[in-house]
Amino acid sequence: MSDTAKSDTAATLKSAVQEILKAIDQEREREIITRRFGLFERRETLEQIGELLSITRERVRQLEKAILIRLKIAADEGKIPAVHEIERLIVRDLSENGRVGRVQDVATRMVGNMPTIETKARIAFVGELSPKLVVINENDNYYQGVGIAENGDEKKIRGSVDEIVKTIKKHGEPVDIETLHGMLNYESPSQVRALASLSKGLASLKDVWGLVKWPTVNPKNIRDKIYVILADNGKPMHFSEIAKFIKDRTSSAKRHYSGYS
DNA sequence: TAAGCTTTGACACGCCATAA
DNA sequence: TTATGGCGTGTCAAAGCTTA
Repeated sequence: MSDTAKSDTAATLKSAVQEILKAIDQEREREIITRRFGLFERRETLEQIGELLSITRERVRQLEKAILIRLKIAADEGKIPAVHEIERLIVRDLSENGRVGRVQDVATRMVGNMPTIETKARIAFVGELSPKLVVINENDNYYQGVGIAENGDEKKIRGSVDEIVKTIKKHGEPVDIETLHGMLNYESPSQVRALASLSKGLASLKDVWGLVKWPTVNPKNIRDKIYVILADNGKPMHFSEIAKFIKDRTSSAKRHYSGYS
């Protein structure tokens, strides 16, 4: 997708969300949805919105639930064309990229690098309303994601992600996506990649996947990075050797620069 | 008086700081 | 690293209030 097209998509997304909000009659209810999802500014808690509207957080929750049910029904009946317009864009993207994905990744593909928080919120919002989509809510273990509903609900997707994590753990070392696909039962490597990308417990380097705590796929310090570079050049070195290498170079540098002080 | 609106109180869960 | 407690947040069931 060209930069111009991506910029158009961002604008389309914004105006579609404005159209959807027009389907809500009461100003108070629009305020709740806008603020809860963070559609035009940062997300707010039930408590914060309740304070603003002078009602309890529980009442905000009840209203939010009721509004979403009404919007979902209206969208399902085809009364909110804007939902379907964005739904088509998201479904097309997911169909080409493993049928599920992190909202961050979907947004990046749709509107370009560094999508705004609002853009991601708008994608998740449409995902909530669309009968063809399912939203995976973020928590400790999973990133916020969106998937094609016919492939399974949120619970099933979380189960698939868990299965991939378990498989990698059992394997005991980083594994490339093709091999990982061969160890599992999914239609394509891209689907395995898409599911794996939802896990906060996994990381990848050049499409080799492993646990986030494994430095070979998630190098955190200079020692890890040197290891990865050497391994990449066919010169694997033990961590203890790298530590000695860094120590020697540091002492040598200190001796060298002490002459200038 | 029934239906819809709103509050209340209790509970669960996750996050974070702190101590051991 | 693990256990603990406080806090913020979301959820539920039940009850009170308002309105037509």
